[in-house]
This record gives sequence, C-alpha cells and structure tokens, in this order.
Amino acid sequence: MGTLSDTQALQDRLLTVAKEEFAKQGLKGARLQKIADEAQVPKATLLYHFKSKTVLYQRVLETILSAWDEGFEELTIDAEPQTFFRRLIDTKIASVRTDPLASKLFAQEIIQGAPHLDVHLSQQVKPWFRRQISILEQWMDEGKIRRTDPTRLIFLIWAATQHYADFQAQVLTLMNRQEFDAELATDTSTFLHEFICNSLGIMDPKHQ
Amino acid sequence: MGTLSDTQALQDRLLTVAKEEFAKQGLKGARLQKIADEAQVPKATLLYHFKSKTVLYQRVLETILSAWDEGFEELTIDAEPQTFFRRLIDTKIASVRTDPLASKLFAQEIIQGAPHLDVHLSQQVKPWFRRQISILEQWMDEGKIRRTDPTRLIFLIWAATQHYADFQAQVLTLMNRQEFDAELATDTSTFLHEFICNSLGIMDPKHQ
DNA sequence: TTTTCATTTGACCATTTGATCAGTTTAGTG
DNA sequence: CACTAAACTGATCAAATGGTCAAATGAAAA
Repeated sequence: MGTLSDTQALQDRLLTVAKEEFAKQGLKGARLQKIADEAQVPKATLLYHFKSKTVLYQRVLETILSAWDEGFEELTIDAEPQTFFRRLIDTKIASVRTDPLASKLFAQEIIQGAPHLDVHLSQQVKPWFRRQISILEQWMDEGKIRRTDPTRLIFLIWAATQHYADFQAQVLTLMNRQEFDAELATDTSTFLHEFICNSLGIMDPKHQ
Repeated sequence: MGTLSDTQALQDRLLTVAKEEFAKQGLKGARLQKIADEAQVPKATLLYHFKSKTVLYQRVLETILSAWDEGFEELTIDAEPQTFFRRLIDTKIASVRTDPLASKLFAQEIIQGAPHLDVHLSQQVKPWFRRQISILEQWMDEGKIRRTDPTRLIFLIWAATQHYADFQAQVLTLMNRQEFDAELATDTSTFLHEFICNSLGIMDPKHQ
C-alpha cells in the first residue's frame, strides 16, 4: 500500500468527515480531534494532510462549491421557461436532498459574512446569478413570462429550495416526517414549479 | 444610581451586545471577553449577571423569540387573503430589516439542529404554523385562493423573507446596494406580495 | 542492500477561554 | 451612622484545543 491513490482516498475521507463536523458545529465549534476520531486516524495525521484547521475548512468549502459549479453550470442555456424552471428546481432540490450538510455549511458561512468566500462569491456565484437574470429578462422582453424583478425571483427560488436543507429539522417536524425521502423531494419540486409557473403566467402542460 | 432598573438596563445592554456577537460568530465562536469589552464591563461582571455562556445564549434566544411572538401573534385572524399576506409579509420583512441579527442567530440555531430550542419549537412555533395552515385551508375550501399545499406555501413565505436577513451580504452585493434600506424593504415586500397573489389567483387591487 | 522520501504517530506545548472566588464597593434601610 | 445584601471586579485556575516535532515506518529507487 501507500500508493498515491491511497493518500488521495484518505484525504477525500477526511474532507467528507470534516464537512459533517463543520456543518453541524460551525467552523469554531468543530473539533479536529473529533474529525480525526471519526475518520479513525490520529489527529497528527489529519494535520499532516491539512496544515491547519482553516486550511481544512477552506478545502471543504472548495470541494462543495466546485461540485455545485459542475451541477449548475449547464442547465442555463436553451430550453423554454417551463423546462428551465423545472431543471433548476429539480437540480437544487436534488442537491439539497443528497447533501444537506453542504447547504448547511454554506449557509452558515454566508450568514457570518462569507469571510472565506469573497473571491469565489464574486468570481463564480455572482456571474452565475447575472446569467440567470439576463435569461429571465430576455423572456420577459419576449413576453414569455410575466414581467417582474428577475433578481428577486432568483432569490426566491434559491431561498425556497435552500430552506429544505437549512431548516430540515423544523420542516420534518411540521410535516410529520422522519426523513427527507425521494417522495418528499418530488412533491416539493412539483409544488415549487407549479407555484412559480402560476405566478409567471406559464401554463402547466397538465392543465393546457 | 444602583437601582433595580439600572441592573435591568445593564442586563438588557449585555443581551443586545451578546446577540450581536452570537449572531456573527455562532455560539462556540462567541467570546465572553469580547461581549464584556463591547459592553464596557469586566468579564466577571458579565458572568455575575449570567451564570454561564450557555445561560446567556439561551436568554438571548428567549428575548428574540418572545419579541417575535408578540409581533406575529395578532395578524392571524380576520382579513381577506389579500390583506393577510400583505400583513404577514410586511411584518416579516420589517423584522428582517430592523433586526437581521436576530434572524441570523435563529437560523444558525436551527441549522445546527435547534439543540437549545426544542421546547419553544414545539410549543410556540409549531402551533403558530398550524394556525396559519388552517386559515389557508379554509380559504381554499371557500375558493378564495387557488388550492395548493398550505404547509409548503408558509415555508415559501418564511424562506423568501428570511433569505434577506441570512444572505444579506450576498443579496446586497448582487443588487449593488450598500444597506438594506426602507426603499429596498418596501420593494421586496411588494414583489413578494404580488408574486404570491398572482400564483394564488388573487387580483391585485391596482390591476382590478 | 542501501538510500531516500513521503507518511504516520505519540508525546508535548502554548494559548485561549469559560468559569470561580475572595475581597471590595455601593445602595438602600432601620 | 451602622448594617445588610446586592453588585462589582481583579486575580487566578483548570480544561480544552490547535498546532509542533522528533522519531518510527514503509515503500520505491539506485
């Protein structure tokens, strides 16, 4: 053993475990000892692979963000409004369901003023938002969707989906559920899609 | 000096300063020394008024929640859907604008699983949600608003408003603003109200 | 076999930080 | 003024925790 891929695998495992701890306890609340224990590795080994707690945290953030970039990059172009919203919402809900910890960690980082994100925020997130907004504006010009504030519309979609990750404890309690299963995800996706299409004057194919 | 009201005033000041520190740094990240410094008081004095960091944190949470209870309690009954949504959204946006730190602190607590909130969550928040939901159901039965999932509708309103507090940094950046001023609040309120009324088939009086 | 270099790890350290406590000050009361 | 109890505070501590380091281990190269 001891090959390069072993090292890579170990670092991946450490990042996964660290993501969980950071999401649940916050940056300051997370304990390196606990992360090491969870990954069944001495603390010194953890610190060998990641120089410091901050570096580890930043690497976790980078991993999350690059996964998102990958998932959200393509779904922008082509397609009618109907399809666009369906894809956007489905993708977001899927990511919320598959990896709620990532959403939670990201939310906490933003809430605290995004001190470790400013570069990525202006380089990746902001351009992404701008692109979505310009697509919406074009559709409004073409009369395909009701005219409204595109920025706030994107915020609404983002917030409404994100909510199911960040407030998962509260959501499950109020819906009398145990877990965020596939059915719940589908229903939520459908609800949001209908709600938005209704508001924007897009006819649902089921009711055409 | 030294009257009872002085003590009360001091404790209020400590709670206010503590709320800011907790909101910005999280429970674990907050430092008693910093809170004491900010309030211009020795750390030992802070700990004289609040036995421990945890107690201080819980008292801050209680203060926030009782203020919310007060503000959201009445607006439930009477009124047509149109007015109800207007009031609900206005109240929520106002609280988000007036005291974003409270929203941020609450959000972080929920994200981390609400370990200090379970009682209040099931005793206060859950009943409040249920009441809103039953009102919406009644209106759907009466045909006053389009039939949809009332639970998810409340979630959507909650999330869409909360977003402007929690993600304030991101929101302001994307809207090219410096602060969440009164104008921004009004516009946001109007947008959300229109969006929701449109989706639920409620005519906006301006367009009737 | 010998050398080399990445990886691993137990022991240890410096610092931070929540909390305690004894002694002092202050305000109200008889 | 004397007395009491609440409020205040400087000094100090014990525990937790991020981080360091030197020595050990193991695998590939020469």
